[in-house]
Amino acid sequence: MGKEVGISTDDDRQFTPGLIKDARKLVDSYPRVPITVDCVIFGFEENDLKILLIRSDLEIFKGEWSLLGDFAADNEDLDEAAQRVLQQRTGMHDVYLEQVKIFSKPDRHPGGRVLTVAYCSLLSIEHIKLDKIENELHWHKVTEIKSMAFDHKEIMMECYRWLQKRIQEHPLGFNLLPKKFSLRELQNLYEAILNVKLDRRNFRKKFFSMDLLIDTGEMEDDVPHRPGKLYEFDFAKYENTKRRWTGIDF
Amino acid sequence: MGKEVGISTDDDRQFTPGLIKDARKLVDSYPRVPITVDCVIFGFEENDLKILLIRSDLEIFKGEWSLLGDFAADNEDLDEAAQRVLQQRTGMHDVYLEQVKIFSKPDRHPGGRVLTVAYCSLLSIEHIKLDKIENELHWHKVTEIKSMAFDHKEIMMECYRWLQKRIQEHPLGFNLLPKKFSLRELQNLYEAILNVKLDRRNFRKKFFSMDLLIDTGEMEDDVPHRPGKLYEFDFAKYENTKRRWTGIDF
DNA sequence: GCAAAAGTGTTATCATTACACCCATGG
DNA sequence: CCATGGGTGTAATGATAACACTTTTGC
Repeated sequence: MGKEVGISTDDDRQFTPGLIKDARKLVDSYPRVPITVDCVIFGFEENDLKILLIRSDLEIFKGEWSLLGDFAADNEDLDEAAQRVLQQRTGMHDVYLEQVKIFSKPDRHPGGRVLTVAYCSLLSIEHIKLDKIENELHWHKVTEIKSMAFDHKEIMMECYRWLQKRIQEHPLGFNLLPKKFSLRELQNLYEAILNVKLDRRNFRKKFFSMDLLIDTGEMEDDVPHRPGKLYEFDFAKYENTKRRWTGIDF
Repeated sequence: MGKEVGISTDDDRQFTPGLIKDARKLVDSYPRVPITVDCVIFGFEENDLKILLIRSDLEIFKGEWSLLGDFAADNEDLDEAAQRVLQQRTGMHDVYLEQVKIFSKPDRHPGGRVLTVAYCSLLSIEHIKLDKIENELHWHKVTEIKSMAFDHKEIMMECYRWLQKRIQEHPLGFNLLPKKFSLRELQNLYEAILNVKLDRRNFRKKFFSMDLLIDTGEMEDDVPHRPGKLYEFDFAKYENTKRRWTGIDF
């Protein structure tokens, strides 16, 4: 390879056979498309996984629910666009947010070709005041959503599957819970998201053996049974100890 | 929720307060950006993970290597655009291809804002005739690539990490090998991609216990040592038996 | 016959599963 | 005192990791 590099670089310097000088002109010749971001915002409340939706404001989707989205502004990074949408709708910033997938079917939008990038966000419902009650913004149980505007049902399902997988590999769940939570709440969260029943003792053993839960010394309050301890997740310790995994499994 | 739906739908039907009738007009008001696809095409040859690159044809990146990309044509689904790029450059179609991530930093392209969607592709090098030797199209060892045009190094590394993770969870590796392969080749592949040494006996045990390798009855040929058996991967059986995994691990 | 890699089993350790009783609280 | 869920341990099973010698081929 070294040899090829040498030769061709020397040749090119003399003749620059077909090199393009004006990058801007090149880019100007590309077709352009509108691009939006859509946020799938998950929350957890009363043992149900929920998602934040508004009514679509398109006549053609009248009555249908829609993800929170907006087009990307000029020169706006898409991650920032997604953060902006979240901020505008929920007042939250610095929220857990991750890019999931771009959806590009040419006919996915009735107004013409629009690409959209799906972002997944997790937030603790109780911390949020939905001060903007525009378009009936509110939480819906994931399991009860029947149809949505555009291809938003498909986008939501893709993000839901993404969440199911991610939560088993990374400590995302804590973003959905209050800062202090009981082990029962944590288990309910996993059971709701994964749609399985888990053994309570094994679940506790698993989490305690990770040694990433900090006992706050506080207890649950206002529960009609023996109160449980409240824990915090030790994000700092997790960052320092996360391990490299090599195991073939399929 | 049922109640709210009923009320607001009724109201809307009467007044349609702010509903947008002309979706096309709405979309026309969105800003538009050029969008490209870039293919990170992995191959495996002589125990090295390789990637297919060309010379950048931009003056500003003279001498630098570039991923294979092209802008998305009007009304072209991005998955199809990526397939098209692959087809045009390698002559292959129906190749393993998966969307990885969209890159959207406003300054990632010197000619102005261009978004790009990274696609990861895996193919068996020996099956390919690179009939188009334009722009010095050829294979490079992943470990030896120092710098690239645009943000392509970052894109490549993102796809490499993606591959390292995916190959442990899904039988992607077989796309990088010839149809018939020895267990040693398979292990070399895993070792090259994951950058680890694996125990030969445990590796064999693991794969045999999956019971997804078909003994072809054939043997290696032209090797300067005892020849190994050749196997095929049983894709059909895999599709029928892949299992649902529930294990919390982070 | 020598070099090089193929092929092959056992043991120890660790993680996962299944499972049942007493305890603390609110009502 | 009753209902509800909190809190706890053990035994069986299955997966993973470590480790060495014999066999087959080309040269």
